[in-house]
Amino acid sequence: MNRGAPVAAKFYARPTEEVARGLLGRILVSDIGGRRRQTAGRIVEVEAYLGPHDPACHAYNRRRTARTEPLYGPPGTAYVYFTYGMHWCLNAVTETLDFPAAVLIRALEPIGGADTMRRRRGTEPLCAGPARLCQAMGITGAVNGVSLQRGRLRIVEGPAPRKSEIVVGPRIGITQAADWPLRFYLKGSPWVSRQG
DNA sequence: ACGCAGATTTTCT
DNA sequence: GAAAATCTGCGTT
Repeated sequence: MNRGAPVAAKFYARPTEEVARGLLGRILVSDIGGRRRQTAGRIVEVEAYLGPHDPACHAYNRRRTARTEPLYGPPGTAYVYFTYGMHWCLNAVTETLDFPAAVLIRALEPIGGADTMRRRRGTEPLCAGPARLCQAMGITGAVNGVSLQRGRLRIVEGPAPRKSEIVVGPRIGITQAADWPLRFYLKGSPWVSRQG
């Protein structure tokens, strides 16, 4: 495992649940705002959004609009959407070109640039929650649709957790398919958005 | 520790 | 016009 190297495009071109589990332990790096303001965090919590047949997915029933367009792009693309009038959330697009599925990044363990994160956030916690981590890392619609393999926003190799450390539960904050067990997080991590 | 309401705007009905 | 893959601050237990 080549630590610090970008996660290969091939990694994302797999079933979304596998990608979700596989992203745990890997590192999200942001150079948004300049390299001297680099921020980085280890992914500790994710959710899978399975595509056209997942009622909670933005592309349910193959809905294709300006907003959902990046979901139909190549695997390894960033899908950044705006919600509740003030929040950005980051996904990694999965599967194949034209299949609209993705993994929502929900929480990070900060491992670099915590000072920058604190300045952007203004309060704790820094990266426990999908909108919090976007604010901490400077992620907005400006990076919607970019590749996560290179450039200002990327996911690189990191220490993989053991399978026994991964907890599965229902996704948070949705009303459709609310009982589908598609949330994955690291057992006992103090950095997740919530336990249970 | 927990629960609730308000913020704020895009997106689709 | 309503809902939304959320967060915060303030209230009460």
